[in-house]
Amino acid sequence: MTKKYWLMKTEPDTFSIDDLKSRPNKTESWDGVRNYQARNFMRDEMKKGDLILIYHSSCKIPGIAGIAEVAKESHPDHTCFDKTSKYYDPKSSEENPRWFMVSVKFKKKFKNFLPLNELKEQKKLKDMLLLQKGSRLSIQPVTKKEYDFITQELAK
DNA sequence: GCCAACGTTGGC
DNA sequence: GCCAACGTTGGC
Repeated sequence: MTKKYWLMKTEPDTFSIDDLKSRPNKTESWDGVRNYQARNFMRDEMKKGDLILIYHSSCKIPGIAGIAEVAKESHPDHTCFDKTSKYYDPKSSEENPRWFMVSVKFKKKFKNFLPLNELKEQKKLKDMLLLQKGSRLSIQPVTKKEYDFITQELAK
């Protein structure tokens, strides 16, 4: 089974890579995703051990902060059943959940954070989904080439 | 806070 | 199935 590579966005004011690191077992359920494409990646394609770039969005300096891995494969996102949750979805039920999530485990925080504006300068990353105009998808596939370049040449 | 780009909803 | 209206994302 070949390992796949992903990028997951998070707003550091809400949940940062440091928050992930300080969780019990350094693991967190990636709940609250309410986009079908992103859901399908989690439900159908993300496998245990796949590697994830953790991206900080909607903050002063957006960019890639470090690495996590898939710790638990697809299971229903319970927040869609919870009427008190802001992620509650009336069209979901326990019998027929609409939303799924994976759990991710902290692996590494880069010593040097990789800001978006520096990623944009990299010719080798010009095709990266993250850097395409209008790209808003919160969970994206990353190629092995991109992943290796980012983790081995840009980050330490 | 602005706004472009994208996704979803719902009337027809 | 089309598409206008609306809501959200996310960089700047």
